[in-house]
Amino acid sequence: MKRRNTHSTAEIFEVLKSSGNALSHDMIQENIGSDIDRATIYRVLNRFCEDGKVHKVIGDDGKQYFAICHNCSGKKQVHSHNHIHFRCLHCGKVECLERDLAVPLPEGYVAKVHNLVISGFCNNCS
Amino acid sequence: MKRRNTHSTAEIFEVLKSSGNALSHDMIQENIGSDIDRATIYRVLNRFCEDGKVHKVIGDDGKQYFAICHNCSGKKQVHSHNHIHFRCLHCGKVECLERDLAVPLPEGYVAKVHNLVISGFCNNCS
DNA sequence: TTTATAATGCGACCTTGTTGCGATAATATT
DNA sequence: AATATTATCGCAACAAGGTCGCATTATAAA
Repeated sequence: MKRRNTHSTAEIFEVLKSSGNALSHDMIQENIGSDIDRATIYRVLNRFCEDGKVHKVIGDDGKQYFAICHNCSGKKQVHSHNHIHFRCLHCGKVECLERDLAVPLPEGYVAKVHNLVISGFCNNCS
Repeated sequence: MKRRNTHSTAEIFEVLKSSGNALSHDMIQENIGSDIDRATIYRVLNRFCEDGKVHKVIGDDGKQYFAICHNCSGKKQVHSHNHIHFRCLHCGKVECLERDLAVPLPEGYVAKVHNLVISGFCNNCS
């Protein structure tokens, strides 16, 4: 399963990169010049996740957001991105707060995935 | 909009209470004796949330979980339950970890909703 | 007991995300 | 450069989770 460089792949990655935030599928589709199928976008994003180029968060709106975070690059297959995400209820922006959070769990508990989202109003919208 | 005591209301609250955990719609439907419509269950749960009897978390599976937590009772209209939730990837249990978490946000950011979920394996399943 | 109106059940609907499959195109091979 | 291989794409269909409109039922007050 060797990956191929395709038009879609490059363009989606570019959108994520230049945005700097976590984007949902529809945000990506808006910010993209060409017309890429919804299924393709999801497949590309999931491939990025598998390759550790991107990580995924589920917002409190139930949607998937994908981001290239600084911690991602270099660390392959780290599914546990234990930093907080902030989603603005006004402008919709979802960003990674670069602050790792050590959460102490009770005895016998093993953490695999961190999904930490705080919503509210960002500095531009408050 | 005065609330009424109905069969569904009582039964759903009882299920939540005796479970002690956060339950999704389908978990509630399973644990309930009588047959209550899906839409009704959601409506009851959302009413509970409005009344501050229950709080809602979105899991990293994208599903809504509802729980009566100890912090809830008494504090009406507290939408910001800033404690962590743990979802077991094996048994599916979702529980409130009774440990409030103070998350420092950057300047100008205002938190409204905390949706903090860690998944992994609980003490019974690890 | 009658009345006003919350709450219910049913069905239809929406959104988000996934999957199967034939067509297309990126890479490897000759 | 031409061909073969197969990853990726686009389309359509599907599935799950959740919401909404509306006629009906049932709670609680008069």
